[in-house]
Amino acid sequence: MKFATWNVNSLNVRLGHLIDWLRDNQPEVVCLQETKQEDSKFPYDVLKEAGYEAVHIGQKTYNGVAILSRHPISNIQRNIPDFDDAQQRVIAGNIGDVRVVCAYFPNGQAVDSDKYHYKLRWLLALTAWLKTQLAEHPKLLLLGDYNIAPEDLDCHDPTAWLGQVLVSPAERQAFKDLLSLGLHDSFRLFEQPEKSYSWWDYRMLGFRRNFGLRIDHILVSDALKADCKAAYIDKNPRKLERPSDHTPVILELAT
DNA sequence: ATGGCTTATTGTATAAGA
Repeated sequence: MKFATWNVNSLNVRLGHLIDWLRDNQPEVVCLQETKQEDSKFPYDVLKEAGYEAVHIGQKTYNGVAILSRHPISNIQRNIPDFDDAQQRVIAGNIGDVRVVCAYFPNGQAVDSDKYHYKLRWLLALTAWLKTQLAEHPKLLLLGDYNIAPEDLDCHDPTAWLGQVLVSPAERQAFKDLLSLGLHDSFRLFEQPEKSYSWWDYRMLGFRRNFGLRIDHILVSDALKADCKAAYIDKNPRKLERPSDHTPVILELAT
């Protein structure tokens, strides 16, 4: 089974790219972030024609997450329980015997800003909730735009980025705290090309110069680790006209 | 150089992203 995550930076603008990508890659499950639309605008019908059912939670202008699946989605959870949040960043559901959690982590703007502290609070709430989710659903995947580059090798220029948001020590510690729940960075279970990234700035020819960060991830629980067959980043959609600044990250499971 | 692009908004500039 092929699972993917992709921050589309407006599903309205990127629907064509998404439909083409689904046709060419035939994933079973795709998690989307930054749909940037209310549920009434979500293209359920177009996705149905492409062979996918979908669950979504969105809002105008910002945020918004969705799970697309070729198989039925059940036990759907929208947002983190007991965490009061106007921003629509989390959706989860069961697909087969796998719990799929799709998340758009806060950006954090700048270290020590209000948004940064919101990001750290949000990370604490997510981690606490996932601990209970893992107890309930040992086979769990956490897919999304984490807005955290976990290690220096996930950053094109660690010196220039030193201490900045997305790589700051507190954010990286929060990522490690997620791993401590019994999760694994599926991308690093396999040999990877050097300088592998999932996001490149639109400015300064970021993609052409490979000035990127690896901030989109798929974490797998202990119970699924042995089923991981392959993990990779598909840079092709980033080469299209009017691309998202993120590109899809994929995990293949044996089951 | 706190910029460079891109997106959405009851817009004609601003906010936010990363």
